[in-house]
Amino acid sequence: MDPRPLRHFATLAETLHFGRAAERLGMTQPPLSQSIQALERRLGAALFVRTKRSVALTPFGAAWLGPVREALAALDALAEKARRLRDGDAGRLELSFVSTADYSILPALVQRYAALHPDVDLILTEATTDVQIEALCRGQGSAGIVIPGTTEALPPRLRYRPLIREALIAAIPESWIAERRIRLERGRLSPPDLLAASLVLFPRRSSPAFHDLVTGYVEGLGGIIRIAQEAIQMQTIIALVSAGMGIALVPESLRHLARTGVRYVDLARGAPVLETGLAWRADDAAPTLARFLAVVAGEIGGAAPSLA
Amino acid sequence: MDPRPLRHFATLAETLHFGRAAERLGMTQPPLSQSIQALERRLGAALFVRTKRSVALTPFGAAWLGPVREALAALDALAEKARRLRDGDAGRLELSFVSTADYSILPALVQRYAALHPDVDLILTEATTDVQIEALCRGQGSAGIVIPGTTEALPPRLRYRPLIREALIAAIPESWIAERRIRLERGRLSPPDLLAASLVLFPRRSSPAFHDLVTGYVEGLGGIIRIAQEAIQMQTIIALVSAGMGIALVPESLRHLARTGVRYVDLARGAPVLETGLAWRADDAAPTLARFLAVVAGEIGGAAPSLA
DNA sequence: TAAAAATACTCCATAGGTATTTTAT
DNA sequence: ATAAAATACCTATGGAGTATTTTTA
Repeated sequence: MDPRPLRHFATLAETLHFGRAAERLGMTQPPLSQSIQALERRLGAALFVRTKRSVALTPFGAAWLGPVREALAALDALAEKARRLRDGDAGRLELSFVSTADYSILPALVQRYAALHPDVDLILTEATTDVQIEALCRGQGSAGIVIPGTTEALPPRLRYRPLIREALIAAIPESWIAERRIRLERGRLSPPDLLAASLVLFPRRSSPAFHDLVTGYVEGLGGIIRIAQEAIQMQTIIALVSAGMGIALVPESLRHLARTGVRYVDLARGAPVLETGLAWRADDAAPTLARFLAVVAGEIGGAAPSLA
Repeated sequence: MDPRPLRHFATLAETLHFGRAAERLGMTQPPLSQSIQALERRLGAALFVRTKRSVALTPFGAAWLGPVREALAALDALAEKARRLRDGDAGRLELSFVSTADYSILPALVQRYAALHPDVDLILTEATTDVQIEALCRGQGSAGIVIPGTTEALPPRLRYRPLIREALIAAIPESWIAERRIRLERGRLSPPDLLAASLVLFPRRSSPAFHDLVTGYVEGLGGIIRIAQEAIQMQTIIALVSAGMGIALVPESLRHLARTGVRYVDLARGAPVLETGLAWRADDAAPTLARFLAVVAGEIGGAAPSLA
């Protein structure tokens, strides 16, 4: 169905005057008459009654006008929709992230992006680094906030950009302080106390870099790793600390996660630093991703506080 | 926005092969290539990536495909919609009716019409004859089930067709029988008892024909009209009878309206006959009306039981 | 008789066709 | 060497233009 006669019909239905309708359509009257006639012939029914110097819609024409207008509006909306999709103002962005990002970079990043692109469907999924890398390589998701390995490089399909570098602090059970199992030195955790404790931490396979950072630090102090319990989400790790199962070394932004029974303290010396960054497919041409990367780079949407 | 390139795009998105897409579109490959190129140029972004003997959608193309398909579907649906509107299989029919029709002709008529035309929006409104005639003459509504005047003719703008002729019966209060104010003769109401009672009936202005039929009958028996109460809906009239306010003469189909405290009895002699029929505008070209008239005429939808 | 729609024809823009080249495996 | 897309060029359909006639208030 050619939309031109439909536009002729819709316009004539508004003016009810061939001459003025033709003018509004940017054409002359005769072809408009012919177009309407041809349309009526195709439909097998009259759309207008021409009578006594006046033009009026038939009941049939009046009933058809609504659907015709809707179809034309849908057609016209396509150009604008394309513009928005092309410019990343509409579409879909699937962002995965490690649970630690919940307390540092994620909220501000999402807020900033969503404010600039309110019509983009932003899908947020929490996942461990290994799961995210795996998914991105399979072509799933748009980008992931990960803790990259220091030794193993990322797959070549992926690009990476650092977001934030944070010192680790210790999350220790309040009860241990009350029971004098831990004596803080000027509010800091001393190496002997750390080495005496067992640890709550991520399993190595889920986040090798984080795991290695923690164990490397403890071993560097001359200690032996004793794992009290593993868990793959920060909330769970802190919950286990509050239950007195062990000490956890966590990014300092975790201080935003207050919990009864847990005290956050600095490490006494040479706290290790954890890097969190964004990974995405090098060949991903999605405009929403490009705009997200622009937001991440702080190019738009104001300053990028606390980015590396 | 010309829908032809959009169809090219949608089809190519399915086949991901210029040659086969062109074949399915009933054209040759080169103009398809050009059409897609022109479309991409207009949009300012690539819809497909042509690489290594294969064609794939870009994220932009994939995101745009949905809206394009919807718009094309809306456009394609117009032809079928027009066909249905033209043939009266879709659209709107506004049918008004006097309250007595609720108990006789209306339910079967509506059921039969709706079964044949399930997609027509059927708007039912109860109204008195005078209100219906007035509305139809103003161009409102499609048709009305009315009780036509015997003396005054319908306005020339309207057409009329009889639907049903019914004898009147009497609706009398049960209490009057218990109190011996009424003695039935072989289950019928005798003239003296009728003349002794006051009546519950329609006001003359709402339904002159019905009013005149009742009063003419009573006066023909040598009685004087005493009006206990007027009401414009049959349900109300019967409710007033049940309250012992008077006798009402009603179409025999009202027996379908059983109500405690009300007894329906035949009239002893020469019961008057009430005609109910359908009125519509002679110049109304709505296809839904034409189909409704066909149903009324019993031409389609099986036999037309109890039509005049 | 004047205003508006219909008819008759003319023209040209462009969608699509054919022939051919380029490209990548 | 072959399959597939791009390029080059051509054709003709039909949408819109101009001129004119018909209709009716």
